[in-house]
Amino acid sequence: MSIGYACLTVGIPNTDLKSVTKKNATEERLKEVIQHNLNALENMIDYNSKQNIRLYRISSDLIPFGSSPVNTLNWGEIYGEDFRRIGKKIKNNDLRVSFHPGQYTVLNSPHSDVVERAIEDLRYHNKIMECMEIDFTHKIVVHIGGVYGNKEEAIKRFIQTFRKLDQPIKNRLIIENDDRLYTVEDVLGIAEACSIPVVFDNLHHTANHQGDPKTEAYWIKEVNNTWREMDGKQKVHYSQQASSKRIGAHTKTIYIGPFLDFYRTLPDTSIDIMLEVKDKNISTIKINNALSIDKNIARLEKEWARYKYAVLEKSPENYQAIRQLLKNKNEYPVIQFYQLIEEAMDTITFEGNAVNAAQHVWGYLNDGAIESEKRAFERNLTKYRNNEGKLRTVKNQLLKLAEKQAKDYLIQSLYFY
DNA sequence: TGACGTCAAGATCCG
DNA sequence: CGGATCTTGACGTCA
Repeated sequence: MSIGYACLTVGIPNTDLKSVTKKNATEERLKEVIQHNLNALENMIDYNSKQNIRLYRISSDLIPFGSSPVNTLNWGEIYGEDFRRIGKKIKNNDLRVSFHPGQYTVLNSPHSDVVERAIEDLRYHNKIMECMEIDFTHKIVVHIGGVYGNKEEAIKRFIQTFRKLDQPIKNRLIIENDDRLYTVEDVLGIAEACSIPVVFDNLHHTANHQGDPKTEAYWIKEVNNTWREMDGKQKVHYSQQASSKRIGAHTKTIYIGPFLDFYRTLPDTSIDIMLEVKDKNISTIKINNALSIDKNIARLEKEWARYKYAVLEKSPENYQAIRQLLKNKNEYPVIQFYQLIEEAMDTITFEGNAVNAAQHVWGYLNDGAIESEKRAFERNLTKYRNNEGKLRTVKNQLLKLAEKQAKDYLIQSLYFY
């Protein structure tokens, strides 16, 4: 089984993607941004390999206007070497990547121009994978599209359009249930007509199952039949409902308890699970640690180094509790560890705790700071205390100083994000 | 016409 | 002038 995340990393240097607006999309600017983004992608691939994160969704924004006439560059050739090098890393490290064009790529629209653009968009995504020379286990996930007042006709149009697609795209395309229009049952029917795999999304299913009483595990087993040898392992999307938010809104982090409850119901635990969550790689590492066969506490200590100041800011009590928890080096208390972190992060910030944590971090930077930086820190902190300034300002200054003083230990800290 | 989702660019404000 | 904060962009469908 592989656990993965989508598009962006949290807290990893040099992995940000740039974009260009239409009116500034000159060849020169596009070239700069594409080169920058490929570099960022390569850094993310390197990071994933190193962290043993084997599943990753590449952002559709990799090439700005990649499927639009606005971008006239022959980017496949210009950056051919970069693509092949990244592709090699993906293959050599046994990573599985995917794409997920958004809600604006609609194959079943009654408007032919919309469909044409959607097909161009699939060609764009497929072209990147071909440039990387990676096989058909690396997938492109789409939703079915709109209903337009007649679902039966809309489904027919999807199937007809699918039949016209280029063969390599047919080999990569997989389809997912959505949260409003197409249930997993609808998608299964379409998948059978097209002979392509289905991605089950648990939260979409919760939002859109029209009274269907069957369990998530049932549907995961059911859609497993759509995955053939050439498609690779079955893949599902997993996220959790944010309490007190709109149905379908997902949580900031994957809570370890509910995830393990879900995991235990799986008919086959060798499938790939894409986490759809705000904190991205953070949750992925959490789940990998929860499922790891290697139950060495060093894994948790490494995590603690990144979390500790963020926890200290929210809850000194949980900070102390985690320190106690990690004392016995023969244990692997992964669940309690993350639950204490989750509980702390869900606490509202108390000013005194935040000031304490900021001063704690400052303790590592004080000696290397010049007078004006010291004064700036005191000023920012006093302002925050008097409700005249934001905690964000204090943290941004601390991060800047950590970077200036090359305190890698601090730069990696989740305290800043 | 706004909401949906997403996140960086662009614009503007502040000291 | 730099940094912080806000608004816009880019896409299609639905209510």
